[in-house]
Amino acid sequence: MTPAAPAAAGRALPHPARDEIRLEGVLHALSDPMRLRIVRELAADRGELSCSDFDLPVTKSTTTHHFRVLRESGVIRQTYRGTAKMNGLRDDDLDDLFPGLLDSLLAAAARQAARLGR
Amino acid sequence: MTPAAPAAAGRALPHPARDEIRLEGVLHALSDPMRLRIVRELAADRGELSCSDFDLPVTKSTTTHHFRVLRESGVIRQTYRGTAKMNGLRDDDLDDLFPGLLDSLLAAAARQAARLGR
DNA sequence: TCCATTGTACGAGGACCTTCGTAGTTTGAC
DNA sequence: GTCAAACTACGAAGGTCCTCGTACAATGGA
Repeated sequence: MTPAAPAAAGRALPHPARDEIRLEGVLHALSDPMRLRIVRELAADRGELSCSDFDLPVTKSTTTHHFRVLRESGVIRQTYRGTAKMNGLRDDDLDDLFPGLLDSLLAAAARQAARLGR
Repeated sequence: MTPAAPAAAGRALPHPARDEIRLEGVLHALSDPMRLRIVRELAADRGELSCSDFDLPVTKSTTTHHFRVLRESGVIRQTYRGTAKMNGLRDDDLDDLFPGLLDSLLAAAARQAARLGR
């Protein structure tokens, strides 16, 4: 009880509309090593992963923070499924706004990971 | 007189070697609107521009700061020519490290500039 | 109902970033 | 030698960012 406000199906999460996604915001989101790593795993696993599927060297609080930055910049989409929160790349929106950019970024990240020792 | 250290032809500026350029650093450098603008003009004018060729809405101090961030991240190359400091994209190094990335980024920036009112 | 799982909110610490003003350095021209 | 032009160095103010710890909320199952 005490739905307080929206309720409906589960909890709602604020996502920017496609038109509101800014290149600068996307670049800033991906300029952090932890977030770039998250996005790479998300692209590799090609589908939805829960936050706890990631084994990041930071606390849960920090993990939540990074996922929120990625969501608010328009890089990922988050939805609740039970107690879990599923994450997926917004590749459809990004490809529409900036064709080829996401692929170039992922390729660049993969190349750098291969060049350095993973 | 009193060359103190290197001297040689004019003043030397510290640039990262190609192998030292990091994707995260490049993305961070380009995530600032002022710097993205500088890089776009540099790519459009296809050649070397002096710092004073830009008409940025910030002071000279701030302009110097942004050019340094771009240089230290490996995005541009800076050389002195008389009292002027010439700036050029390091597209050769960037294309070698991350093939196609710079073009994708410039295309994305152009697309966003066209979508919004310039 | 009780509980374990999953993730959030809030605040704090410390680092970094953007911007500015002022004073100084280097260069080329007169 | 003197001077203007172009840029730098330094320090400061104000903001943002990343990280954490602790306490809390929502869900699904025993």
